[in-house]
Amino acid sequence: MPELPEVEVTRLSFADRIDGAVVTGVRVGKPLRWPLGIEPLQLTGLRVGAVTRRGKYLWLSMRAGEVAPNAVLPSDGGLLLHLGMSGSLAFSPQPAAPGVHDHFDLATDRGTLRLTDPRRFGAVVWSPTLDTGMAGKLLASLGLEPFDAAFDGVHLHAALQRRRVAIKLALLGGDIVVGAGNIYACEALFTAGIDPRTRSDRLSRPRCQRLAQAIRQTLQAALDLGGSTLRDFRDAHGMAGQFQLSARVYGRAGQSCTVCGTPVRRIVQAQRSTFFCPSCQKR
DNA sequence: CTGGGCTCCTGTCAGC
DNA sequence: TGCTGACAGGAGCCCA
Repeated sequence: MPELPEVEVTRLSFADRIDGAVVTGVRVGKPLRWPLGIEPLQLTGLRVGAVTRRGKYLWLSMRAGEVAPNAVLPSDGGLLLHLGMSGSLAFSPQPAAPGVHDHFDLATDRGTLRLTDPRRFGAVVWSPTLDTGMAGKLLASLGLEPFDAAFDGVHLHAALQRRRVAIKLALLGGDIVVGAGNIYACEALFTAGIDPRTRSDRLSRPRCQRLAQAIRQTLQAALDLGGSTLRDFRDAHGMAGQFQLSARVYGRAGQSCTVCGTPVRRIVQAQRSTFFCPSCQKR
């Protein structure tokens, strides 16, 4: 499910409401991708601060301090969350009884943040800071944020020159630019008119300029539509996204290209589906 | 160092 | 209706 737009839409849907809340309890379900990295009881009494995003990760900063000076607390830190393929977060004042796919509850005095994740590729991990511990390790190799001013055609071109994988895979890797997963990589390459099989080091500077622009444009359009809901994505209010309705190639194999009418093709790259228009997108 | 392939896990859907 | 295989929004890890 969740690429940058879904993660950001999720963040915006609960960040304000949880900011300042005090943790009253934690429930863990089945194991997620990595262990929590802290005794759940130790989170009780911490105060939740800002919720930020890096790539497809969310960071819930948490502070000890004035709230429960006598409790057994770790030093300040936070929870790094990842939604994996099938995860979603809900924040509700009166949560229902946990279902079979609800694997993490952070109960606070303002409501409960719940991770639902059938496939359990998601993660919730304690880390002292974003730069150290498990978070530091996981975020270390991430590329630029697509909306960072430093991410432009020049930067993209330089980075792609150092690689020789297919451009689609270079985008999915996340070490050049973060946030575009399978849907948005396909859509951005369509918008930029680039064949997803093109070797990354064969793209000219102007085409990289167009691609950088297309990535931002695609992600922004998805943000504006609340992300994509193919099956189970919901924001923390339970709202579905709408971008999938305006996808031009993703999931449209065999259907006519909206620009030229040529049937959209599906191929497999690195065991993942790629959709593209063989006429509009060139090597 | 780079690139390719495998893996984690569960649910859904198409085809027989 | 029931079974089987393909496929699904991610990304770390191992190997050549």
